[in-house]
Amino acid sequence: MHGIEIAVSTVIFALRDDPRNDCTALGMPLVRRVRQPYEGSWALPGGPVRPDEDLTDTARRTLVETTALSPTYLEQLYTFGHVDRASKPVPGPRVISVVYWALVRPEEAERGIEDDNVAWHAADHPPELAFDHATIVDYALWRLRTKMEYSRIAQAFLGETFTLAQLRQVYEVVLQRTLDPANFRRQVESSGGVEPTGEYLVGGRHRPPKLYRHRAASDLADNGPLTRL
Amino acid sequence: MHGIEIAVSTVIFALRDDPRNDCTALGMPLVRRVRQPYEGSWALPGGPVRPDEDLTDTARRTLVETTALSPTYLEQLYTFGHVDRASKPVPGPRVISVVYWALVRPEEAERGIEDDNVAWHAADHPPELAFDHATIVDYALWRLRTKMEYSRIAQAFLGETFTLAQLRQVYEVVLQRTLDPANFRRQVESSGGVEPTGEYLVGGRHRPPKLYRHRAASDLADNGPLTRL
DNA sequence: ACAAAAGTGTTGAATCTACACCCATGT
DNA sequence: ACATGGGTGTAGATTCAACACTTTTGT
Repeated sequence: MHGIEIAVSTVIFALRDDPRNDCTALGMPLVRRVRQPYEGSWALPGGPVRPDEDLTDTARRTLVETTALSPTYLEQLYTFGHVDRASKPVPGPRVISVVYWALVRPEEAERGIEDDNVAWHAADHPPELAFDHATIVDYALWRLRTKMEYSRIAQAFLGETFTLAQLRQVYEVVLQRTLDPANFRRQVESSGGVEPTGEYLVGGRHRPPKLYRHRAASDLADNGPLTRL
Repeated sequence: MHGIEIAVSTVIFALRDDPRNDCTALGMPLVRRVRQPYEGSWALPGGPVRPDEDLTDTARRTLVETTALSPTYLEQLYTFGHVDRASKPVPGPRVISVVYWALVRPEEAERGIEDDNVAWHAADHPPELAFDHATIVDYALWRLRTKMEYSRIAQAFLGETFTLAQLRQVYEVVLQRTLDPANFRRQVESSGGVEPTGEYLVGGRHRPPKLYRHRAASDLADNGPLTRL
C-alpha cells in the first residue's frame, strides 16, 4: 500500500452583509487548524475521504460537520497533488486534495456555525492560509467570476424567489463592477433562466419590484456529460 | 493506511489523416488491457501515481511509457472517484483517477507506438471501453470543443508554423462544421494569437498561403491563477 | 410634491454573417 | 486559359452599451 493520503476540501462562497462597511461582500467560511502543521492558521474545511464514500459526499459531509452548511451549488474545482504541498514547514505524509467549490444562500449562511474556530472571511482578502490554500482560493474565485459570465450560477446565491435588483447585486458584488439595470434586465429576461412569479415584493421604500423564480427546466450550469453523475 | 489507490489517466487527442475515408479526423490512442478486469478491452493510457511524483509528471511519464508521445498541451480534466468505478464486473480495490487531457501534433502522433496493444481510434466513435472510460472520453471531448470556442488551444494541434487554412481545418474537424474562410481569417488575425512569419508555403497546387506562427506572448489557454503551477 | 428605485424605449457602435469579388499558382 | 484555394471588401442583421424617460411606491 502506498503512503499517499487523499482528502477533499471545499471553497464555500456566500454573499453576506458586512456590518462594518454597510455593504454586502463575498464571504467564505474558514476553519482554524487545531493541530500542527499550521496550528492556529485558517484553512479550508475538509477532511479525508472515507473508503465507502463518493468524493462529492465527502465534500457535503465535511461541510456539514465543520460549518453546518448545505450548499445550493457544488462542483469539483481541481485536484492539487504537488509532492511537497503538505510537507512544507515540517515533514508530513503526502496529501492529494480534491477540491470542490460551493455556493450557499444568505439565509443558509446565517444559520452556519460561527465561533472561535469557524468564521467568515472576505473572499478577496483572505488571512494567511495553511498549506497551498491561498492558491486554491485564488483559483476558486477566478472560476466563480469566469463561470458567472457564461452561466446562471449567480442564482445559486439567492433563495426561491428574488428580484432582478437582487440578482444584479450578486453580479456586481462578485464581478466588482456596476451593471446597467436596464440592459441587465433585458439580458436576464431573454436568457430564459428566470420566470416571473406574478407576485411583487412589497414593503420596500419604492416601487414594488416583480419577483422571479429559477426556471426548473435547465440547470444552473452546463457541465456537459458530467451533469449526469 | 486506507485502501484507496490513486492513478492518473490521460485522454490524448490528435488530428490524423484517415486513409480509408480520405479525410482527417480526431483520433485518440488507446491501450489494450492485459489483465482482469476488462482484459482485452481498450482503455485510456495511465497508471498509478508514484510517491515522489507530481500528478502532471505521472501523466507525462505514463504517456511516454505506453505511447511514446509527448504532448504540446496538457491540462487536468477531472477527478473520477465513485466508490464502485473499479469494482464493477469483479470486486477490486477502490481507484481514484485524476484524469488529464492532452493535445499532440500530427508529426508527433506519427512517431507514436502502434501495435496490437496500442492503437489510434476515432474520438467520437470509440470502441467499448473499460471502467468508466467512455464517460471520461465524452467529457474530454466536450471540454475540447467548449474550450476551442474561447481559447487558442487549436494551435496546439499544429506545428511551429502553419497556414490559416490548416488552423481552420482544426476547428472544422473538431467542431464538426464548416467555417467561412474569410470570417475565420479576420477573427484569428484580430485576436492577436498568431503573427505572420513573412514566409509562404510553396509547393501547393494553388496560390501559396502565408505562414503564421504562435505568438509567444500569451498562453494558449487562460487558466487563471493555475498557469503559474 | 418629491426622491428614488422599477421598468421601458431609443440610438449609435461594435460585432457577426453571408457572399461577391479579385489574386496567384499549377496544370 | 482555367480551376482552385488564398485573400479582400461590403452590405444587412444582430447584439451591445449608454442613457433618456416614464411608472410607482413611501415619506
